[in-house]
Amino acid sequence: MATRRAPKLDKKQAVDTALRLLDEVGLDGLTLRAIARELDVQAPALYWHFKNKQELLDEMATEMYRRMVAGQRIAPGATWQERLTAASTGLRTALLGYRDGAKVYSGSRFTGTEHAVRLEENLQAFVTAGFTLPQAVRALTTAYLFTLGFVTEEQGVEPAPGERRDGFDVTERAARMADFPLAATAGAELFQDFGQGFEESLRLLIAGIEARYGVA
Amino acid sequence: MATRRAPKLDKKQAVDTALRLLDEVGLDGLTLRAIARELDVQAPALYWHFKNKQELLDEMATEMYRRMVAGQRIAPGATWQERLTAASTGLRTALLGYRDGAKVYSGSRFTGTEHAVRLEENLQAFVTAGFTLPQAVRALTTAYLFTLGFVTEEQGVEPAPGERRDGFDVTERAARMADFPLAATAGAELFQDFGQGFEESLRLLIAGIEARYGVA
DNA sequence: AAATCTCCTTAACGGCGTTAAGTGATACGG
DNA sequence: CCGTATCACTTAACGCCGTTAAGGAGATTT
Repeated sequence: MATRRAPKLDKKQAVDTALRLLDEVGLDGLTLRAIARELDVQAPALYWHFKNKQELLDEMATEMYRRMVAGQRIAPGATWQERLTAASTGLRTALLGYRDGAKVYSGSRFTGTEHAVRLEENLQAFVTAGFTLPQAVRALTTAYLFTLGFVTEEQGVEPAPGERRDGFDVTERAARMADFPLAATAGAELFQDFGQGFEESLRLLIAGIEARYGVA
Repeated sequence: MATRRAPKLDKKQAVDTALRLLDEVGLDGLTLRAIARELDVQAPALYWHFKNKQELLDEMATEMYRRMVAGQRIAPGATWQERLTAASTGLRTALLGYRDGAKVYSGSRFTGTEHAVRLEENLQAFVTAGFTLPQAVRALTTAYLFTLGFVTEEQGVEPAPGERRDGFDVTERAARMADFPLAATAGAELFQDFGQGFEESLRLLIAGIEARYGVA
C-alpha cells in the first residue's frame, strides 16, 4: 500500500512561486501561464487548486500578511503608540518587499480568518490601554488605510527600490512647476525620503489620537 | 474655402465618454473596443489621440480632478481645518462618483500642470496660517493619501453605492469571526457608515496637526 | 493637378483568462 | 485480481484584449 504519488503542485508552493515571480516581472507580467511555466506545469493546472486568478492573488495577499506578522516581534509591554507604529511601518516594509506589493495587497481579500488573530490582539491592547472599542478601531484603521495609500503612491513613483518611473525626476519636475513655487518645492519634499515622510505622518496621527481620545 | 470637416473624435469627448462608460461597466469592462463602440469609431482610432490606454486613463484621472476642483467652493476666509476637511471629503465624494474611481485615479498620473493651481493655493493657505512649507506638505499629503487608501478600500467592499461585494455581509462576517469577539464587532464598525468613519479619521488627523505643529 | 496631411478603417498579431474534454496513475470495492 | 472511480494533470480551443501595420478618403497645400 504505497501512498498516492505526491501531486506535482500544491497550493503553498504555487503561492510562493507566484510571489517570487512577482518581483521579477511585476503585476502586469504575472500571468497564469508565466506562473505555470515556473512551476513546470500547464496553465490550466492552476485551476485545479484555485478557482480563478483572483483567488490566487487572494492567497498571495494572505501569505504576504502571514509573513509580515511572522517577521514582527512586539514587545509584551509595548505602549499603544509603539504598537501602532510597529504595525504601520511593518506593513509598509512588507509591501515594499514585493514589486507592486501594495497593488496586489489592496486589490485582494484575505482567505480564512487567520489574519484576525493579530487584529484581535491589537484591538485588545488598545482597549486595555483605555480606548473604547470604536476608538480603537478608528485609530488602527486610520493608520492602516493611510499606510496602504502611502505605499501605493510610493510604489507608483518607485516601482522597485532604486528605479524611478518616468516623469518623476525631482529636478525636472521642479522645472515643469516653475509657475507654482510652493508646489515645486513640495515635490522634493514628497518624492524623496519616503521613509521619513511616512514616519512623520504617523507621528501626526498618533498625536491626534492622544489629543482627541485623551489616551496618552 | 470651407473649413476642414470636423473630426469625428476629439480628446475631450473621448475622455467624457470613457468616464460615463466606466460607471456602467467598471474598470475591468472598460476596454478600448467598448469605448470606441460608444464613440461610433473603431478601436485603433483612439491611438490617433492617445499614445496608449494608460494615457487615456491619465486623462480620465485628470478630468476627474478637474471636475472635483470645479465643484468645490472654498470660502475665502476658511480656516486650514475647513480647507483640509473640504479637500478630503471633496476628493472622497469625487472618487465615489465613479465606479472603481479610486483605482482609476490612483493608478494614473495627471497630465499637464493644471492640478498644481489648487495645490499651490492650499499650500499657500497653510503657510499663511503659520505652517512651515514642509509641515504644510506633510499635513496635506497625509490627508490626501489617507483618503486614497480609504476610498480604495471602501469601493473594494461597495463597488457601487448600495451593492455589496461577496463576503461582506456584516452579520455573516461576524459569524465567521466568532472566535475573535473584538474583531467581529469591529467589522460592523468598519463596513458600515463609511462616511462617519471617514470624518472621524479626518478629525483625528486634524487634532494631530494642531497638537504637533502648534497651529490652532 | 499633384502632393501632402489628417484622421480614420480594416486586418492582423501575440497573448490573456478561462473552459471543455481527454488521459494516465493511483486507490478501492467485488 | 480486476473493473471502476477519483485525482491531478494535459491538450486544444474560445473569445477577448491592447497594440501595430497598412491603406484610403477627403481636405489642404503647392
